Amino acid sequence: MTGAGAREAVEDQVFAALANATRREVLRLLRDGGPQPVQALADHFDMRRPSLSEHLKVLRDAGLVSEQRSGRQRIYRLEAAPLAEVQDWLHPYERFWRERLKGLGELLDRMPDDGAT
Amino acid sequence: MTGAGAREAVEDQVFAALANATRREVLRLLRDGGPQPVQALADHFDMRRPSLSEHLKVLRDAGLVSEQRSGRQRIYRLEAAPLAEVQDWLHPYERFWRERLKGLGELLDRMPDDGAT
DNA sequence: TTGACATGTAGGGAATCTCCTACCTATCGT
DNA sequence: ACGATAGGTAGGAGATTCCCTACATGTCAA
Repeated sequence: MTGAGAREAVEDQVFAALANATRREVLRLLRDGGPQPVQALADHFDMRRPSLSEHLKVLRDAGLVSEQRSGRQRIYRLEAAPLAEVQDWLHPYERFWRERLKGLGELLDRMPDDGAT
Repeated sequence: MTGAGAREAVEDQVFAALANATRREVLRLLRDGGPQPVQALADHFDMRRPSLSEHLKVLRDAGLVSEQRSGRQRIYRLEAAPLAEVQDWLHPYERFWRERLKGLGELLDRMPDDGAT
């Protein structure tokens, strides 16, 4: 049953992983700086390394990064596929903010009531 | 201080709000069913109404829904603007999954040195 | 082999999340 | 005014998060 419930769980994991500034910053560092060992990432944070290790685990579990061992280092790499799924999730909402930005929805949606301007 | 830190906090709130299947379902219901009172939303969930009320508060605080009172009902409406910001956040990552899907990134990224082909 | 280095894991504490059962407030119909 | 309806708020239990300090594991260098 690789059905609907499974997808929800995956989305939970991805959104939850993104709901943290440190983890988003890790993704940005991997995006802008390319694959890096943990040490290099850790330099950017005011946090003990084991804590960062746990953030990396969250990102790994969400499929947002992968690790590749190289000697005693582990090179982390951005894996953007789950972000593509986030974009897919966003798609059906797109027309709502486009409407809003055109300034049409603002008026149309609020018509039904309100007489005291 | 409406600078960088503030934006991070807002993104935290939005992503955290989205990191829950119930809240994403509320957004979907408002998207597909239009503005609705709490009762109508509650019918879709196997959860006590006060709990749903709290989810609505989280969505309100994240700016993802707005409420408009109408008699003793409160009509909730989807507010998609924060989702537009999520899409903006995604943009810089887009090339990564596009590369990957084309099968190019796989090779390029793993090059020891930055081979500028 | 011994030691230093790079990283993960264990366990714990404070804060937060998510659900619950009361309970409070405001509005409608009679 | 009265009861019923729509919805939020308070307070609490149990799970989870996020940070920490130890400690374990694996690899390189001498």
